[in-house]
Amino acid sequence: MNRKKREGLILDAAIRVFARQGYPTTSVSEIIEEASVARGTFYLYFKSKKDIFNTLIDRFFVELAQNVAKINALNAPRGADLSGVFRQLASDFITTITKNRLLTKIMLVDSRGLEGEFDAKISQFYDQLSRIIQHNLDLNIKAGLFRNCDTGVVARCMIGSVKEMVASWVMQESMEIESVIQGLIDYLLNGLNPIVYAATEKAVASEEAKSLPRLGLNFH
Amino acid sequence: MNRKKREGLILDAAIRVFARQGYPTTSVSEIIEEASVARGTFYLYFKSKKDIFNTLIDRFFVELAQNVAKINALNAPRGADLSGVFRQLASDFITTITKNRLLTKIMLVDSRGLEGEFDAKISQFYDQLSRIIQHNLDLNIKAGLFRNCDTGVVARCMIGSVKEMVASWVMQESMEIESVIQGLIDYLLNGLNPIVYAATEKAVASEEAKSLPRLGLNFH
Amino acid sequence: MNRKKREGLILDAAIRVFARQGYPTTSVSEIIEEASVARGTFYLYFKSKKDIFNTLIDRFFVELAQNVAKINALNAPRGADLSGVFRQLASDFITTITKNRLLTKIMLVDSRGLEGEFDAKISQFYDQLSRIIQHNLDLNIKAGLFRNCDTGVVARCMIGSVKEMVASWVMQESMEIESVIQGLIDYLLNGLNPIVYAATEKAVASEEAKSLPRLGLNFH
Amino acid sequence: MNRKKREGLILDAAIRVFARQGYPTTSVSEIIEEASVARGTFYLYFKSKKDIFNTLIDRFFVELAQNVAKINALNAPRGADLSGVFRQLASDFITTITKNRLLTKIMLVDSRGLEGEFDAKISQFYDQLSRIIQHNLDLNIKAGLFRNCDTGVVARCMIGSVKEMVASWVMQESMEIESVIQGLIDYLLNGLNPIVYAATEKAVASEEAKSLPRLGLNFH
DNA sequence: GATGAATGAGTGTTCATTCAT
DNA sequence: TATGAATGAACACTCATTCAT
Repeated sequence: MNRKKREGLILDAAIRVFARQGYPTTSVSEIIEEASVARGTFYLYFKSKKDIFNTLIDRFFVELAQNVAKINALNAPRGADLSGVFRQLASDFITTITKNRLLTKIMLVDSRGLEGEFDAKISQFYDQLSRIIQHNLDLNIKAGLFRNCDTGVVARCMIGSVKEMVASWVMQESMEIESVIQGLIDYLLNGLNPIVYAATEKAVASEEAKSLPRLGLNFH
Repeated sequence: MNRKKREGLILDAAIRVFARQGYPTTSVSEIIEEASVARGTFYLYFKSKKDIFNTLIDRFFVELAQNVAKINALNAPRGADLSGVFRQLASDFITTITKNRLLTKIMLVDSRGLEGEFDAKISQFYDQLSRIIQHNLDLNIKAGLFRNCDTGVVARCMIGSVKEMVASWVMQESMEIESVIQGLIDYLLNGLNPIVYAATEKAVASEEAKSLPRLGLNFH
Repeated sequence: MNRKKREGLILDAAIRVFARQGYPTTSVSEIIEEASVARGTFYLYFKSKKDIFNTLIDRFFVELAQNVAKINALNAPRGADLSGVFRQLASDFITTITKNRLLTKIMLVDSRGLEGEFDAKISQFYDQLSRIIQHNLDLNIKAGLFRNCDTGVVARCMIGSVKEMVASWVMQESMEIESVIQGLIDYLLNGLNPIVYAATEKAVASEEAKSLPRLGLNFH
Repeated sequence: MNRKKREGLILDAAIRVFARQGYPTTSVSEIIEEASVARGTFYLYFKSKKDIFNTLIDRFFVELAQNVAKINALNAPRGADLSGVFRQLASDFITTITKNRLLTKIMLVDSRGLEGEFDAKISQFYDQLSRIIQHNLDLNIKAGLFRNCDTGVVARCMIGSVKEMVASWVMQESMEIESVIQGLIDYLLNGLNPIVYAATEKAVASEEAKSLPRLGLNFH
């Protein structure tokens, strides 16, 4: 078995154990047992328990970073119909976290209150994500696609909402994720207040609502 | 120094250390050093490390429970102008978490991935909170105050949004909390989509927006 | 409440707890709770946990010493019929340990393996007892009442036998102690081998056996 | 150094310390210091302080069990001359406890008043031993080899006598054990009372006594 | 490269004893 | 005298990490 393969084997075992028990209550013993490697072997590939957890975080962020990059890409085509792009975005995002369900759980559940080292890394990620979203919101507001709002706050709220929903999903396997995402996006866009449309627009809007594609977004 | 006072002293010290480092990485040694009491003294007041953390959680929940109770009370006066009540609600909530800034941080940051015991307690709290909010949303939708939406999802989103904002606030002391709350409420109610009002209503609405009181809500 | 009375109260409480749990696993907390006195009060009367246990041992030995003294007194009337004296001796002994059942249990059960301090005291007591018994055996052998034997060994055996029986009795309340003592004394005197009497003596002996008084001894 | 060897090294160290101080007052620190191994090493071989003590007890019982098994085997050849068997029995027993002098001390000295777990094990052993001896006595009485007696009591007395002698021996190294055993067996069989033999038998008996082999028994 | 026995600093907790009130 | 809050040394046990094989 070559080096890379064995490292992946240990990493996967670590993911399983961390997801099961959380970082602080997971011991190196449990990881090496799950991975069926010797104690010393573990330290051949990772220089500490912290190290393997950091590697995990990095892996997850590399995956997510691609989704984030796509959000960023939204800046470009202003005035255009963004609905397809958004739909793809959500779809990619779900694919990413579905593929990394256990990692996702670890990130959301163990993401804080660990040693400061991890905290910083994770905070940094969310800050970056927040800034990207905020920038996007600003652009879209300027373009008249979104109404004016405190984009700093809204970006954080969106992250919070998504986190909470993903956390629910990740804890209870049975959740019907697609419909939830749909509800979530509807809410993010429209809020709670009843929308008062001008007579003609109203009909169009309700029509549009019905044809709203799975995982898609309803943009005017 | 009397019994109650010293217990409070140790509790406060524990809050500081837990807020700084999180539950799992905090040792009893650090708490007693922060509190300047002897090892034995700690165990005179709390029967274990778990116990003092549970005491912390309970304290926080007792405070929060009052705010939650008020949310519940909103059911009663349907059709009435709720804006004053909401304003008070937010104000009380801010007062509570401001008074308990470190505790709040602990709850948000250490809330998951601890020993199952705590997890259960905290999950239970959020579930209860979620159900109350959802029930409220349902009532208000029936009353025509809110538009129809997936209230299960929206309740979780609201909690997620609030959590995220509070987390931001709690991590960086400098945040201007009241304006943030204002932005948050505006977003929760109105979402991102630009609202298209009928000609006459539009003027009224923008007028209203200007006079929107601090921490108040904009109800039609 | 006067000094002596309170001391007795604490001592009695200690006896109960020690008998229940043994010396090493009994904490001062348990004693003061049983005695319903404050922590400080305990140390007003006894300077340590060791001290109260030593006091207990001493008390027990003072009581037993009287029985031992009586054994010693047996030296005097040589040639005389000792059966009445022996009977009284056994009776007194039983009375003593019955009155001090809990203390007896402590002495037999906790008697060894404690801190060396106690060990020495208890060993000393048994050594003394052993020497007294041995001396008596020697005298009685010289007087022709007992057959010749290794009195050092026999003295120890007698102590061992009595200990074992008392231990049985003290652990299980239900034992029929008097018949047991009878069996014990019969064995101590006659051993296992079938006794081959001269024809005439045989009849006498079996006659005697039948009339053997409760707790009494069968001496020729 | 291989695994088994080091385990034995720690066990031996533990035996020395337990024999010196008794179980409750012996700390793991003392054992590891005596064994010159690190704290963690101890727990590599034994999962707790209780565990190593239990291992000790079990080891001792396995050795003793063989002796006990031989007692049991005595049932078979009834009516036969048992003296050789008994002699071997005593010899084996002495060999066993001589080889395990410190263990023997621990068993006799720490045998009661420990945590219930050990108590149960040890009580069970003595109960079993007692039952075996009693059963043997009953058989031998039926066979006319022993005189009639309260075998329940006598079995316990024999155990008590042996315990006491072994305790004496184990505490003071200088004891001449073989002659002691001889005296003990003589006493167990013949008691204190002078045996009155018929004229002819008397001579035979005294003759036999002279030729009594070391550790042997005098059977008719 | 792979192993797993060995390590020891660290943990949470107990409890005999002291001492200010 | 009587109290009980305070103490801190000691305990049994864990576990991330090292290193000789």
